[in-house]
Amino acid sequence: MDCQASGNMVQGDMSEAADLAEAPADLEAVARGGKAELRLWLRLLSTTNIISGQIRRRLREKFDITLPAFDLMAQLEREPEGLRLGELSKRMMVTNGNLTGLVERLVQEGLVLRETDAQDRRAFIVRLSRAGRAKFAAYAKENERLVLALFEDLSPDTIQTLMDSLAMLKASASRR
Amino acid sequence: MDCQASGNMVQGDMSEAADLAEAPADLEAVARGGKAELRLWLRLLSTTNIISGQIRRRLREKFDITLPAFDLMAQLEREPEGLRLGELSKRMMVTNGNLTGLVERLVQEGLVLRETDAQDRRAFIVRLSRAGRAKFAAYAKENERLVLALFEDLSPDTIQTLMDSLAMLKASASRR
DNA sequence: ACGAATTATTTGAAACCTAAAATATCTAGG
DNA sequence: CCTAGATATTTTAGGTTTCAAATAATTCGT
Repeated sequence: MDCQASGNMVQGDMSEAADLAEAPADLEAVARGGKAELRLWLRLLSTTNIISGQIRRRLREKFDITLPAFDLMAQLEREPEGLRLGELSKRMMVTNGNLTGLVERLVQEGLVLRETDAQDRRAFIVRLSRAGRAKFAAYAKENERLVLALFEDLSPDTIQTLMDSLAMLKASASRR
Repeated sequence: MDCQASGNMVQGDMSEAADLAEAPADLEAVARGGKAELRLWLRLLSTTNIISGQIRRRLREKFDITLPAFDLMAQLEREPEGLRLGELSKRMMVTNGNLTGLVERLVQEGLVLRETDAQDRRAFIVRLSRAGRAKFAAYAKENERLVLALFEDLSPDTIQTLMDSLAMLKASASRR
């Protein structure tokens, strides 16, 4: 019963970690000697967290925007007509109540519009404002630049392999 | 400037999503037509989130334990002598201040011990209590069962491929 | 139409997270 | 010794997250 650890970490500060080469010191180390699936899961998790941490940090430094806000705008960007909150929460894979505050903040900043649905008075439609659309373009450009940089060492072949294998894994995990 | 979205989602409620087959409705859909790296990143992210969401949910249902708490215990389990908070935060890849409350809760529950370091009065050493060690064994067993189930459809070959490709990606992303 | 389920969203409690500032302690240089 | 800087942790402020319960509006069976 060695080799465990599961989930939910996000890139930390790491600002003054001069001795990282000496001590790997990340979650993955916990999996030494474990079952292959466990080790793979830990590697998947730490890889994802390193990447999302870098993106989060740099988007914040450059634009002072949070990742959830960026994700929300990314969803709205491709739906000019707007989306209902429920649909948005499904797409973002977060719970419904979660969006209330996030949308509220973005409305305050003038980046998204929130209007009642004429057909269904329970529902709200949120969509990008003109300003939101303009800002998002800048965010997205930087995001793309970052992702390309982080993935730079991967050959097209490796990328394709990862796409395929992850599709399998995703299907496997979704089935249960 | 299509195809964007970046990061930080976690498996949502999804409890009453009967129509998921009809509408894929997840972040990945945003990437249609984008650069391969962007699409891969979204797939990586959604796959990780689906898996960690399932593990989180089931650990909570079965043991009422959170993922961060489980991770913390997993780190301590392999360090019988205990760890300093700073070392723990490095390994868990979370910021330092983050652990204060988490450790506090686990101490309250009697699962971990927190004692001052005799050599360095700034530091604290945390380690698993006897009860914590026992409980963690049960958590870990269930976690392993879950991961194996979620990864069930993956061939040993695919697992190895993923391990290798993710190692490359992790190295690439860590370098920047 | 009426009332019962259903659906859309909000609210509230508790936990988690970062980043930056504050506190306390240790270590070295002079 | 004593002060400057480094280190370990906590605190504070601002968000994010889940889950469960509450509110409000729609739909459907009868």
